[in-house]
Amino acid sequence: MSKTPQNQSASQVPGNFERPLTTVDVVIFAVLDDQLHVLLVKRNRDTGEPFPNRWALPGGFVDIEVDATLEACALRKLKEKTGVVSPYLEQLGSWGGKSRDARGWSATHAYFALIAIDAGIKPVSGANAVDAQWMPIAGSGVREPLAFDHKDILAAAVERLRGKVEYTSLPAFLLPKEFTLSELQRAYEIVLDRKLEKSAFRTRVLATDLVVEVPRFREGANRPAQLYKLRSQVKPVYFQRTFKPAGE
Amino acid sequence: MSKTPQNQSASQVPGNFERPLTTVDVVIFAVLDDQLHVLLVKRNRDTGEPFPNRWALPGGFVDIEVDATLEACALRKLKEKTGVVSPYLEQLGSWGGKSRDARGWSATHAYFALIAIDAGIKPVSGANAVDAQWMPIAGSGVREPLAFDHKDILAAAVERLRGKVEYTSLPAFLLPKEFTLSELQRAYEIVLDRKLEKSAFRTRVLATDLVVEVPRFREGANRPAQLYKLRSQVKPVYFQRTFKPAGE
DNA sequence: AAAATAGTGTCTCTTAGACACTATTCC
DNA sequence: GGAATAGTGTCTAAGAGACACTATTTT
Repeated sequence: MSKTPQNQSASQVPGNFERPLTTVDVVIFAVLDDQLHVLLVKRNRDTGEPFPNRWALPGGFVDIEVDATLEACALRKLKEKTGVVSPYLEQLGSWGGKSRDARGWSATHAYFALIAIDAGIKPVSGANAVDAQWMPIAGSGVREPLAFDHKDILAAAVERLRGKVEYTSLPAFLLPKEFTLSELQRAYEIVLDRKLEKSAFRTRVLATDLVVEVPRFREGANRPAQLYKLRSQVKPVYFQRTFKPAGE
Repeated sequence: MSKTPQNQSASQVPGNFERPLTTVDVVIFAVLDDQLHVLLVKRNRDTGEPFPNRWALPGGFVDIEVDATLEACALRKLKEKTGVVSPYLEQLGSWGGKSRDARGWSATHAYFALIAIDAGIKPVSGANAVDAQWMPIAGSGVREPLAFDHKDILAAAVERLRGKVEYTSLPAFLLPKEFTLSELQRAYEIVLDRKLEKSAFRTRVLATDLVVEVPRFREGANRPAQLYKLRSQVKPVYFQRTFKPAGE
């Protein structure tokens, strides 16, 4: 209490070793079979590490030799697992405390990513399936028990995603570069887990300049559908919110 | 690249010392003189630490002997500086990298807090003024240069606050327990830095059940005003958003 | 009565949702 | 023509903003 905030923990100055463990975990979402999925990895068994054989979010210790920043670390882990290099990536939050990891006081920096499953994605079937797998989201998590506090982290990610979908263009990042408005609507419906009204959806999407037409159509056993792409591949669009300015 | 995520950094397993420095910083907002302010502290000079004599956000190293969780650490720092024990406290995000602190790879967990300036607040005037001070927010920061990447953190906090004000009850946490609707509107206007229309504001606030009447009035040189309190002192209210469900 | 702020009522305009309608392709 | 999905038009209801109005206190 009498220490000043500037140096209240002498235990952490360089040369002393009582620093928390620092990890990064990534919640990677994708749509498969018309369902929202999250990528999980299976932890090793019999290596003396906590939670052997349990499913966990992909992640691990920050490597201070390799990772220039936390975000770079998250991108590295994402790329290692999926091959994706430019996903939608957003910081989710951090979880830290003395009891979340038996090895000591630890803090994890959690990110969440949205990717589209297409030709470029590293498959996780076959030989890989034993240690990495896409799991369907049920409610605010998955059926399997998870290591550490990853259940909380996943629930926070699902909640964040669902919340933001209400007023942003996030589901577009779950689709390939070009998509139809029906496909976009379907992505919204999958994330929100409820149906949306077609007319209102299209009006709103087109009104916000979220997408631009490309001169191509999706062909099928019916009327071809106009293809669109995101106006910006990087930044999500925020729909108009409330409390408009008032006159003086 | 060939290491697995589960143990890709052997440098961090207990017994080895290459762990990032871990800090917590708190962006504490309050309204003074009808203006939004943030609490800053002045860093020591001539102690060999980085950024001597610079203004910085209150914070510092996690003390793994004292702090059970990151949030507990943030609450401790807030209490030390202001005396406030039950503020509105929200995690803002984390900033980490190899070059933000000359002492080594470091990661900070940033929180933001909203408090009401009233009788219980530790004064920072007089003798304290040299090392802690309320600074007015101008634009998305303060006029003074800040230590580390605290300018970025503060800007993110201001942006988060302004963004959330559009659709939540956050400004209520900048007021004392009991307040009038005019005072609440003023708090919104201060944070948003623009005027709001009285009738629409009142309709909306009352429609959301954000506040409940208390059987008292604010007396003045005019018609007394009904006093209200928050329905919940802890959780903010989220106003209705868009994309309502559609029929099947 | 004047000043000052609290609080309400009414009108308009925008937008979302409901829902039915038209359009264009394949078979 | 029928099936299937794309895409549009119209009506209604709710809510925000503009703005003027009434209400209640002190001086």
